[in-house]
Amino acid sequence: MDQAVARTRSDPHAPVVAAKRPRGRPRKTADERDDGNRRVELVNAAAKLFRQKGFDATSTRDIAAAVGMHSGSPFYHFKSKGALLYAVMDEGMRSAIARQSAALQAAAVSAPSAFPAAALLRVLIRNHFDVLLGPGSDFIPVMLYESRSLTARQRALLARLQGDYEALWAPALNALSQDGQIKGPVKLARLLIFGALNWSVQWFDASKDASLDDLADAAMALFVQQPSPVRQSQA
Amino acid sequence: MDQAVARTRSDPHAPVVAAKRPRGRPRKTADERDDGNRRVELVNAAAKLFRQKGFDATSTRDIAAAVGMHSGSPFYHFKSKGALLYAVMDEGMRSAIARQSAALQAAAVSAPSAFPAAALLRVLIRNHFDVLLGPGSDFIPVMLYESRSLTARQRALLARLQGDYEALWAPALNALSQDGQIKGPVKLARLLIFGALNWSVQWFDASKDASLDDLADAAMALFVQQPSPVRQSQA
DNA sequence: CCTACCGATCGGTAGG
DNA sequence: CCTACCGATCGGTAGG
Repeated sequence: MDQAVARTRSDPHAPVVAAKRPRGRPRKTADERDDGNRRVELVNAAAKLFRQKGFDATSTRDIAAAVGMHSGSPFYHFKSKGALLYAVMDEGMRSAIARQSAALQAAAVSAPSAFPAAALLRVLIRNHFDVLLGPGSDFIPVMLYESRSLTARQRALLARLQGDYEALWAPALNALSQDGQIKGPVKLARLLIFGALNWSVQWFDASKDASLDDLADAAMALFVQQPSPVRQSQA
Repeated sequence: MDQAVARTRSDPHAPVVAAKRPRGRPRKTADERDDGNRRVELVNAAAKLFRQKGFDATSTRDIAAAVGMHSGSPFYHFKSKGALLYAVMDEGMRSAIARQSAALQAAAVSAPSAFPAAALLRVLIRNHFDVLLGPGSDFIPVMLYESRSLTARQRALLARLQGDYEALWAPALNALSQDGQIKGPVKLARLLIFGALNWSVQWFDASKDASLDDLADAAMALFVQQPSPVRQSQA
């Protein structure tokens, strides 16, 4: 495949062995090959398998096979199985943050006044379900359910991204809390709400009746109380 | 497998009966064989370790060491590591059901009229947090987060217990839904609420400020709307 | 329940 | 990225 194309590329550091193109390729060289693609393929395959079977139950051989490599080859791209796990989670978090940021920005730009806090929260929740349950959504579930296998440093790095993600929710949640539309301590409310959403990974069945929009509606109805018109004018 | 069940009840199919304590039963005087105790110790140790490190990352040697046995000995009591996992979950579910049933019964008997649906739900939620986060609460978290490692049959057996557990919640949830105190489709509301509660396993820190009562209060505030006095009299 | 042990698998590496 | 391989570990078993 494109592997063959890559092989034809001349490498300045290549040994002068001449001969033909045997199995022994030149060692890792200047990084200008299609390295990135194979790497991405590995991360995608790992995400899928980690989600399906769990980190511990997935062997590096499984991952290699999923992308058509042999057993030792993933270690050419990642120095350890744990590095692969981290890559999955890091990719998942960055993607989720980018997605939510874009959605919020679009809402704020298009019609700021038409987006009160409840509408913003609905956007966040709807996108969150998409990130969790939509097509190609293996990264965040892995992140949520396999973090036990991370090192302390990896966990700390990801905690920062998680903080960034949560920060996107703060304005909407705080506003709704102050309006009395979300009851109880905001901090606990946030944790409970995230739990309710994240748990959907365990039970949601795309082939069933409920759509992601239905889920978002149900969540909004459950967590956010309609503003009482009386009190609203009073404030 | 169902061997675990068979042991706890008297089951005509119990395969273990025929193979009575066979081989070199040594040292201790014949009275010392508190078979049941060692079994229970194993299940407890397994629950703790499965929760801490996960099922796959826990070796049967870890479990044996935790109760002072040697590596092969757990297999005298359980025919496989998977049977041990099932025993943990089965024990956890039966205990949780018994606990909730007793609490509900006590409430209904002591002062039925003082326990409207909201008060019942509060009891259920409070006990649920206790089962999840209280002292000795390793069984249900294992059940919630390690069910991927079960066989299909084990999963089916546990699903029945889970159904029994959920059934305890139905009266309260349905009543509140009909009263308009819980919004949205009941079925989705139930799943979201369970998720919110179950997720607490991931973040709750007993050494922190919030108590289990605080959690229960926060959950009630978030999910259950106060009945509007106006509408109440109208109905 | 211990002793002794086995086959399978796994993460990872050397070297081309 | 493949070939060939290794040390460690694991679930499980035979037999007393």
